[in-house]
Formats: sequence, structure tokens, C-alpha cells
Amino acid sequence: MTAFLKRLIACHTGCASTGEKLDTKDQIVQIATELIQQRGYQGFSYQDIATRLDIKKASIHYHFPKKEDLGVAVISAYYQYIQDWIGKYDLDKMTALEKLEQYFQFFAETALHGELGCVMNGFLAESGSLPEVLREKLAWFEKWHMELVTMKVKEGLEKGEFKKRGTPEEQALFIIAAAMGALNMAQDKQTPGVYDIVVRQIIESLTC
Amino acid sequence: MTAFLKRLIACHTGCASTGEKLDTKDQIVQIATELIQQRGYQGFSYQDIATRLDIKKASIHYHFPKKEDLGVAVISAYYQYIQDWIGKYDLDKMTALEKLEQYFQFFAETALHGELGCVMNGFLAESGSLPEVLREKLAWFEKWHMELVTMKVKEGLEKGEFKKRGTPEEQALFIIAAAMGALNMAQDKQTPGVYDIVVRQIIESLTC
DNA sequence: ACAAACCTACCTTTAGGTAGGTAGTCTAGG
DNA sequence: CCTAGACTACCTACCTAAAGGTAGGTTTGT
Repeated sequence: MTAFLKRLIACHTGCASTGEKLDTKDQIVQIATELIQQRGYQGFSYQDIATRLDIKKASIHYHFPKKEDLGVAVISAYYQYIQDWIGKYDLDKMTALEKLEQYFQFFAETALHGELGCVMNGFLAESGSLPEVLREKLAWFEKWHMELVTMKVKEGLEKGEFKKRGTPEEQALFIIAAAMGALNMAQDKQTPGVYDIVVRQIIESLTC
Repeated sequence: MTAFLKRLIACHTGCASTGEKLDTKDQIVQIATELIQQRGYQGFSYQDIATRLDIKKASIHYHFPKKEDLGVAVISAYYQYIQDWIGKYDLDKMTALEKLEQYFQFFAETALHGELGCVMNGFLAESGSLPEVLREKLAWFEKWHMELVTMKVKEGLEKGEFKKRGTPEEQALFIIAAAMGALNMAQDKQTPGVYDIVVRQIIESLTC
């Protein structure tokens, strides 16, 4: 299992420090996350997860009656994981740029630097056929995501670290779009290090 | 039908000037393209297309025996459409920046400014479960796509229009990632005009 | 004993795909 | 000119596999 997923689950269940092993419910979320990154929401089935865990399909329905319940849980766990990641740092001592770099690092780790795609993109690419509850959860996440990055941009602008190129919201949009797009492209593995290359240019465009 | 799709098909069949109406085969490609933009490759079925065209599923198998054949055809038509779009312009009279703007406009039109997603992303998000032949076609397209943008960047650098921020390839990667990411985000429609906002910042970061 | 976590066994629907038939069109030969 | 064969673009009818989902029984730990 990847470091990302280990921690994703640990923070989701709150057993990070105790060292207990993951229970089935959390393992399901973990595997679903991975599969969504690789294949998108419609691209995985309960059977895929059941096979990996060596349990039966019905057991997954016990934990997540409908597939959309599992989808929502994946987004929630992802959200929780970011919160946890941010919490690890002493934000008061960091510059806005350092905070942004930490954010980029987070994204890179969740996608294994391009081995897997962006979690959100696994949903977004299929948004036209997603159940309503999932579309809402997705919108909720993206709204929060935007606010998170906007805050960092604002801070960098106030401290004079970043160059103004529009409203902070617009700059945040730009940062997120480029980062998400980079993770996407990284998947076909034609050019190694796509993500890092793009991130460097995002930062450059912000700072000089 | 969108202007994009009309022309996508027209150039694919070569009957743009004659004004003949589209034959079934081309209509199938057109609808498949649209559905892939909304739902991804796995998110549409032959039945969806059959219903829209008021024909039977088996007729689609007649034109495209396997689903992957249709997938490949969609990418080919998309490629052909860009070639055609580029051909419309008198490139000799344009600056590198104008050429790049034309490229961005192309992308915006194919996705109706965010009503639909990026065609390639409909495949990319599911690359982990795509049949081999489709992955190859996708890689072929992306390679060509990269070369296209890299050329424009090189030209802009030589003419002194663009600022150097790494190798031309790296800058092209950045441009594509940001543009694709923007189209992706535009889909959930929380912020209107995402694409234009991001494109403006790409250009700004290139030119100043 | 009771609840959580799992199971077997089943359901319905839909997917991609195939076999084989038919109605119209095109073309060649008598 | 007119028919025979071939070809195109559809059709009906079917197959198998797999999807999401459910009902209800069994195991396991406290």
C-alpha cells in the first residue's frame, strides 16, 4: 500500500497513532480510492474490491449499501486526509510559498507522482452520469478546495510573496487547474516528471 | 448539434463544402464524442447511441464491430478536426501569440466553454482500464499534441514574444496541463468562465 | 444473547457482442 | 432493357458475462 493510502485511512479511522490494523470498511474505501484514480468511478465494481479483499460482494454492500455511498465516503476520506496533512505543519512558521509547496506535495503524493490519476478527476470526467448525491459532494469538495487555495494566494499577495494577476480566486483557479491537469497528463507516462515540471512553472509564474 | 461537432464530422467525411447530410457512421462518431466528453469512455453504451439515432444496437456494431474501434475513431476524428482548424488560418501572417490564442479557442469550442469536458480527459481518467489499442491511440495523439504546442512555444521564444521558463517542451507541458485542467473544472459550473480566466493567466505567465 | 460482520443464493438489468436474415442499390452480362 | 449477383446498411433475435442490489442465514466476539 502507498504511504498516501495508509495515511488516508489512518486519519479516516483515527487509529493512526495506535497502530491498529485497518478494518474492512476502511480498506474498502482505500481500494475504491485507488481504483477511482486508475479507472474512474464507473470503472470499478464491488466485485473488484471483493476479490482484492478476499471477501464477498454482499459484504461490501453491508458497509456501503449503494455504490454512491462508497463514492461519497471516498471524497470524505480524501477531504479528511488533506485536513490531516495540513494539520501536521506548523503553519505559523511557514511562508505562503512554503504552504503552497506543501499543497503541491500533497497532490503529488496522493497520485504517486503520476502512477495514479487525480482522485477528483476520476469523478469529474464522468460528471455527466454521476448520481445527484455524488455530484453534490463533489461540488462541496471543490468549493472547499477553492477556498483553501484562495486563502494561500491571498496570504502570499498580502505578504508580497506573490505577483498579482487578477483576483485571488482567479489565481487559485489557475493553480488548481494546472496542478490537476498535470496529474492527468502524468498518467500516460510519456514524459517523466510532468507534475514537477508543471508545478515549478506555476510557482515561477506566481513569484516572478 | 454544436458547431464543433458539425465541423468535426464535416472534416472527417470530407463533405464540408458539398453540404451533404451526415451519414450514420459519422453521426455515431459525433454522438460518441459528445457522450465521452460528458461521461467518459466507459460511461456510454452502444444502446445510448442507438436510441439517439433511432436505430438498433446491432447497426452500430456493423460500423464499429468493437467499442474500442469506435473509441479509436473518436480520437482520429478529433485529430482531423484540429488539423482542419489549423488549416483554416493563414499561419504566416500570425504572431506566435495569436497562434496560441487560436489553439485555446479551439479547445474552448470543442468543450462549449465548459458545457462538456475535454475529449481526451474522457479517456485519460480511465486509462487504467482502457484496451491496449486505445491506450496506444491516446499516446499517439498526446505525442502529436505536445509537438504542436512545443512548436508554437519555440516560435514565440525565437521571436521574443514569450519569456523563457525552461525548455520549450516543459513550457508546452505547462500550457496543455493548465488548459486541460481548466476544461475539467469548468464542468461542475460553480465558477462561470473558468476556462477563459485560466487561459488569460497562461498567456500572462508566458508574456510577462 | 445479541449485534456486527460476514456469508450463500438469488434477482433484474444492461453491457458488449454475434448469427443470420432482409430491403434497397449498384453493376455486369445476356 | 432487364435481370442476377453482390454489396451496403440496416434489422430481429439471441448469447454470455457482469453489473448493482437484496433477502435471509451463519459465524464470531463480548
